[in-house]
Amino acid sequence: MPDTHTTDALRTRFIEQTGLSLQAEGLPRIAGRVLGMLIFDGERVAFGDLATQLQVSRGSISSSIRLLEERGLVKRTTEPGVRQDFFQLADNPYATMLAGIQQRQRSRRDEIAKTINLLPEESDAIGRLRAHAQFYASIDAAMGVALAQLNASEETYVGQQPVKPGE
Amino acid sequence: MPDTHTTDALRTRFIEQTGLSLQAEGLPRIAGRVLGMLIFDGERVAFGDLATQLQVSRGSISSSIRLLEERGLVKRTTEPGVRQDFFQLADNPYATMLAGIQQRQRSRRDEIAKTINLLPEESDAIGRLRAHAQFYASIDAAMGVALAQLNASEETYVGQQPVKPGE
DNA sequence: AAGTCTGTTCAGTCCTAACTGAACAATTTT
DNA sequence: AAAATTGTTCAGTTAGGACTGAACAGACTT
Repeated sequence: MPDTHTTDALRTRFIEQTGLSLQAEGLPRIAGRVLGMLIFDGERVAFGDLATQLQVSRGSISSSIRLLEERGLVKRTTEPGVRQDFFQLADNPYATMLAGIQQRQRSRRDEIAKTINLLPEESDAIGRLRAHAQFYASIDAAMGVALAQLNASEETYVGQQPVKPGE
Repeated sequence: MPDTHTTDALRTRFIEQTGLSLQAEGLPRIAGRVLGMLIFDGERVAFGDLATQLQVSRGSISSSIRLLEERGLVKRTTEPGVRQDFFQLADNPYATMLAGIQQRQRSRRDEIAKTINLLPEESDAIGRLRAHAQFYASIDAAMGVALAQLNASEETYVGQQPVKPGE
């Protein structure tokens, strides 16, 4: 097997790709890598392991985790008698992400709508701003569709569920 | 009228908001402001006016315009006997934007699918990566819906539907 | 031809968010 | 009690993209 196709190499690449991809969504790269690691590994991961395996400072892990928890993508668990915190994907992180995107588009649309309402009626910018708002409204609606679609396949694909064979 | 509600103040605010909003989409802020100005003003705008009104260097305008042209959001026009270039919104910039978003999600999904195919069949990461890919696939599909919706409203209303803030 | 006005390029600067790591409080271990 | 280990905080550094502005080539004006 070529050493770029070992599970470990694929895992590393996936984590790195996730970091870049989530960076484009406005999260720090390390937060994306944390998420990637949690997705790939599945089982809960210790705070210390995140820092050592991703080779970043504990401070970075702490702040990344905080962001991911705030967004509802990751949950923290503890265990009596064990000092480290553990982390794993939240229950349905993808629905949460979609809802977040939807919310941002909606806010932007409302912002534009507010501008439209304050403009003098005869302003010829109004038509163009309406088209602009319509753009965000259509993304908003589309996210609703995506959410529905995602929920439909939720029984098979929830964040933390064990994987069913076959499929 | 409060001076934050003059057309000019609203225009400036809109341009600035558009800059921030597009920045979140991965464009430089100035490119977003250029787009905002083109949306608001409607008629074509001269290269020099972009630089002076937005108070940025010609170099910045040049590179921002290049980005916006590459994305198919803006088109350049010239006029015989006039040395300056003029710019205006491309024909259906919003559909183009949606298609761009869709394309990015699709690429990411394909990337994940490739990883899945290279993993050993018994890897228990596969289920989770499938769920992850499904997330991007659902956005892809949703963008298709949004595109259809946008095209439909374009023919019927030509950007004339009323927009209200909130729900 | 000389001068003016274009838009583009690119080396350098600036900005700012990401990241580090030391200090810290809290808890557990020895 | 002392030492070790945990996660958080925050002042300082780093990295990298955004932006500037001088230099430039091309086209027009005089």
